[in-house]
Amino acid sequence: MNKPTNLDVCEKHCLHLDRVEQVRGGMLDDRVAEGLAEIFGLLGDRTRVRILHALSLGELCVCDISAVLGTTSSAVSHQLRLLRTAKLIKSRKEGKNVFYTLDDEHVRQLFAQGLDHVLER
Amino acid sequence: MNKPTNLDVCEKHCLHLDRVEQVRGGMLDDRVAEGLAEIFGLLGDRTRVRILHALSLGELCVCDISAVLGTTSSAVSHQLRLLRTAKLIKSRKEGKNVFYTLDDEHVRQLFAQGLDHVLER
DNA sequence: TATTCATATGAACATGTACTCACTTGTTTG
DNA sequence: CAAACAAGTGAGTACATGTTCATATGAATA
Repeated sequence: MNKPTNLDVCEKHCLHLDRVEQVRGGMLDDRVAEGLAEIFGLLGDRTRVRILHALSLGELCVCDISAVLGTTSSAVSHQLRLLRTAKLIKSRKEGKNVFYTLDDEHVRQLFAQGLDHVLER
Repeated sequence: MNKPTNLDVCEKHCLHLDRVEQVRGGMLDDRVAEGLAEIFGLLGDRTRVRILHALSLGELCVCDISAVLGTTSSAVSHQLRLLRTAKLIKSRKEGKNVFYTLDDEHVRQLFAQGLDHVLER
């Protein structure tokens, strides 16, 4: 039936219907696209980038991280929660302190690749 | 002199002063951290992820992209501008149409690595 | 030339988000 | 037990950002 999908745009005038069909077939699953955006979004913040990089240099407690970054431990704690929820970091409790480490080899690689991009331009 | 930097937090009670010093020495340059956050932030949006993935499958004009995504060409155009400014994509004009392609091998790799992460979890 | 169309863009609006502040929790230590 | 402290959290706020809408621009076509 070719029931019109939600394409009020360029439905009749679009140039490459064949190409569009082909690309549409190869498109990412919506959940995957969402997941990608999520992980990249988490890396897309200056504070979180610095936290992750600091942790890539070694295990640190919240207090240490905030000292390294020069921000409040509250702000750091909020960001750590996001990273922890996304399983990018993991925590270890020791007395009053909670120590964080990277929990994802992918992230380390993404980080390295991102650095490549930034440094080579 | 050890002039106190802007550390109102944990200045006295922080556990691992040695570790903090060490990590602080290895920290990223601020511009680099900013650049990293910028590139990742650009990838951290569902619409842009889908645009980039569509372009990874082949050259497309604005109209085609909006058809594939099912969004307005205006919204797409706005996002394309961001990606173009960041040199992640490049454009080629042909008559009334403007065709876009990926302009960065790094991005292709980042994308693949991000996919790994999302799919393997 | 007038019209149609693809693309771009600015303003307005709505939503998301990162920080601060106040407070709580749980642990150590005096 | 009480005080001190590290860490977590909810509310509020300021700012960033993605979309829509209206419009502009520039090219093809009637």
